[in-house]
Amino acid sequence: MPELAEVAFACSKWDAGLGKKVIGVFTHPTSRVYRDESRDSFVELLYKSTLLSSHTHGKQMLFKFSGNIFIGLHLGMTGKLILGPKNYKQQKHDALVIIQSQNSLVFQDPRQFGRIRIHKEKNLPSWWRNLPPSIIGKNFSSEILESAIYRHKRKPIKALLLDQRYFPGIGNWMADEILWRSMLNPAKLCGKITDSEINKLFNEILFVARGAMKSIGVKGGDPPKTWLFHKRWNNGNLCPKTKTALVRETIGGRTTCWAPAVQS
DNA sequence: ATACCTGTTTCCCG
DNA sequence: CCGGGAAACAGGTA
Repeated sequence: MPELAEVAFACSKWDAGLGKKVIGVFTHPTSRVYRDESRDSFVELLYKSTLLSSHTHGKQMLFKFSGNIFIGLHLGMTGKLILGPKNYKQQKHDALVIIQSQNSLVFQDPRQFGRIRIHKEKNLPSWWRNLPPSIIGKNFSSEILESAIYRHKRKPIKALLLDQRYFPGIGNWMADEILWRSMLNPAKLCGKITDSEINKLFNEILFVARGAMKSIGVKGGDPPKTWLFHKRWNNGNLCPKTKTALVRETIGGRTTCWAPAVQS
């Protein structure tokens, strides 16, 4: 599930725990989401602390607890945040369960591609401080897109859009949505992209990112019904705008859905 | 059974 | 050193 707006919506699921004290912590004994951390530090640091605020940046989440404690969380491919009851019953793939008097805050991740970190210090952790400009923030600019394109002339544009150093939050379906709206062939090498195409691409990045936040980010669920999103998951569908054939093939290492008749 | 998967990191090559 | 691509990570689902 988790790209920009889905991450924002997932993050909001723990909102019920804001201002509430932690009365119990469970950490999965083997899950790979703890590859950077000791499980014990989660129990030691979180117990009796209070969840103060939550934030997202692209696909990254930050939860701030009392006592200068920060949790960083990434959902990977199959991670989920769940709001459970106070007597929530542990599931097989629960990586972290934070129990509060009214609710349980659950991070579940069967494939364990997600990641969780913890940090106790006055200032924000460096893994949060050093994130690139958000694609829905003031500091994102066409210069960022342009310089990325100039730097990676031999890379397909689809692969570039997935690079979180430049476009934090864009994932596989958003990249396809953006390229479809930009009428660009996903396999086109960055070196072949013209200035006017860059301009169009920049505007469509903003359109898709903001449109996703307005729909999915707020309500959960799916983006507007006119989007490519709804046609991309299986073979044989038609382009929502032109009714030409959609194809699905691997480009930039990922399954890509596009309309060859209108994307060049 | 077999293939596929909304993500990232690591390793290898040029 | 850098850029680019494939493999690996692991389990659920069709």
